[in-house]
Amino acid sequence: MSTPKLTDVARLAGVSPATVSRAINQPAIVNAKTLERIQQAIQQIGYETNTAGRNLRLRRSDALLVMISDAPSRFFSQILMGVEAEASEAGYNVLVSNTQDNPERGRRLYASIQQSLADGILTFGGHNQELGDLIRNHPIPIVGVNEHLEDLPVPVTTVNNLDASRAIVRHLLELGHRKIGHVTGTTTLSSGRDRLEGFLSELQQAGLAPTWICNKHYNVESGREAAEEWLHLTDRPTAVFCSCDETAFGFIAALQRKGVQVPADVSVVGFDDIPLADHYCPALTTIRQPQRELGVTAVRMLLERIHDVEADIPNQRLSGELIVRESTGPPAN
Amino acid sequence: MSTPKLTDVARLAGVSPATVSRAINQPAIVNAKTLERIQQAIQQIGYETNTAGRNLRLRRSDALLVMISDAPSRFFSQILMGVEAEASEAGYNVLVSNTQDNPERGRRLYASIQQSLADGILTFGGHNQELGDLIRNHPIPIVGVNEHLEDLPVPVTTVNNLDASRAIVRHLLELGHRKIGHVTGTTTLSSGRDRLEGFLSELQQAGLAPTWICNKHYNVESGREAAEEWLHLTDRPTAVFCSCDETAFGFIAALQRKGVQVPADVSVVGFDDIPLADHYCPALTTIRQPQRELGVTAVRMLLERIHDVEADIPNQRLSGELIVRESTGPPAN
DNA sequence: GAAAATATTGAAAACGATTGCATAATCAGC
DNA sequence: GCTGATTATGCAATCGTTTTCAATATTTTC
Repeated sequence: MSTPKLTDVARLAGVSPATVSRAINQPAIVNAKTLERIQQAIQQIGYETNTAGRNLRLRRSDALLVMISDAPSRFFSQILMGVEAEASEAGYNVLVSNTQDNPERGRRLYASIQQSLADGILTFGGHNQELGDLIRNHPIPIVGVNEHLEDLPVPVTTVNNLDASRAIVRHLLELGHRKIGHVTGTTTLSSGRDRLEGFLSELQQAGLAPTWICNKHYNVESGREAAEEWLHLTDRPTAVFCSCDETAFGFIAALQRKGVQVPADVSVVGFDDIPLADHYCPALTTIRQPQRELGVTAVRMLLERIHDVEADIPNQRLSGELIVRESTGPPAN
Repeated sequence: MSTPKLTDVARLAGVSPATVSRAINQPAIVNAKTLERIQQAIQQIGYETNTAGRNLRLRRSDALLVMISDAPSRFFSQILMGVEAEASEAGYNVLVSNTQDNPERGRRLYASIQQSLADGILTFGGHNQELGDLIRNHPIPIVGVNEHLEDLPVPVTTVNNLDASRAIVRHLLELGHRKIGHVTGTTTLSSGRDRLEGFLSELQQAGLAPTWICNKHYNVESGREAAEEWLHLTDRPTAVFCSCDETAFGFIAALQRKGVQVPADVSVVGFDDIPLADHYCPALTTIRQPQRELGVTAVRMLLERIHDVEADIPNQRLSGELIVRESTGPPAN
């Protein structure tokens, strides 16, 4: 005997399948007596509703699709855990798809929704052209995480990169630094631009100009490359804001290898607060991102949109927290 | 007009739905002439087969479930990318579920398969009791990644932890070390035990006893704690094998903070080769794990099992590679 | 040219649930 | 005890495919 189905429960309880279905989905409208009989029958044969059948009928999937276009390393896993937790809480499954290099990404996305493979989409990282065309033509439930999606009508959740960068600069100013540099993240991404902008605006407000801007990406190699440049500068900044922790580590390590001390010779700040930040030598001053919360928030926004495709869902900016550790100190002089 | 279905294609092409279905799934058995007509009709109205309907009928889902019981940070994302790539290549979707603390994990797992929510399961990390009972009773397609699942009849794919650990010890011996210590990983996991065993057996083969064994877990904090202990040892090992890169970083950083130099005062080896390993100061000597390949291999094994539940699938041991960098050197004297 | 074999197709029954509509049962009010 | 309003239930259609079985059309063989 294979897995029991609705009909089996119905037969056992002596009612119609329709009643069993109602007993499960809207217990209130079925007679208390029969309800009990049905529940016993369900217990007895160990019935569980078959999702495939239900989804076909209801034309939905109970699944959210997570699209990764980012390199997956950064916070991906931690945010994903937030996503998974919140989604499963709401009875949704999480599908993961990396379509980074896939030219027909948009088409496949749309198909996922059309075929009720997923009820909504969470897109991590940057945006690409096809996605834009897709969304403009079909109002599918979609929410962005970490990065703004240009002029697309897609709500996003991010950390407040602007404020966080300003806080970093303020911290460095308070320490007495006047010559401050910035190793940017990927500036084709909104986070990279926002961090840069926050950096510039806070400096400007203090009546200062940036001493050094080094255009890089979110990874360790960028830090090493930036260190090379820094070493060759004639007018070196006494403090450098690296756009992510990995970059900061790469930067610091490359400097240390040349005998430059952090923070004695130069102060360094990161961004993200990855687990290692607190256990580096020197421990890294950085911005703590609420990674798990980002995932949770994204799912909430998406569910809201699934529930009402026309709803006006505002962007959510979560705030980061400046964590001061050992990698920053007063300038040498 | 909503999304076109099989019937619409049939009507347009002037054939029965059955024929259209055959044209799609077994084009060989349908007349060339009608086949062409049907394909044109499909093109014309832009038909795509509805997965929900097909899956209900076929009782499968075209999805693999990835279970994470591990803390997700370690290699998770990179392996996941391998999984995703290989699965999507084979036309499968990837579902992610973190049931770490869920007591009814086993039940839910089984339900996933029963309801054809997933055709097979990939389980990352350790094993738990319910899973064992489940598998013994029902032959569901399941493959383990990274860790052996005790005496369960579940094929697993892992790196060859034993050989890798031996290689590390050999490297240290060749450098002239005789007093060697080990900071273990989580020894309730097979990887932790295997690394320890490899360490011990290679030392023994050289006629040596371990100078120090420090029982810890796979994380940064363990490294810091181990460093505390090391500092208080009367007879300090001149080389320490930390069971993962994070631990090694925590260890090194904590020592550096006390003025202990690596590798001048003590050599340190890690395991994993995370991206930062090459950009630390000192750059870390470690074992490179084929993370992506682990994911790919796991999927292949799982698909094989899905195809034939009774198939005898041997465990796959991928080999790690010793990467010698700056954190190891000859002993102080 | 007829019989037998083969190649194509269609009708209809699954797969497992949900739900609009209609009917039967219950109950309140007089 | 009768009418009308409620409350519970059942019937049957539907979601979109696939597949068995039977029927028809086309060849092949003698």
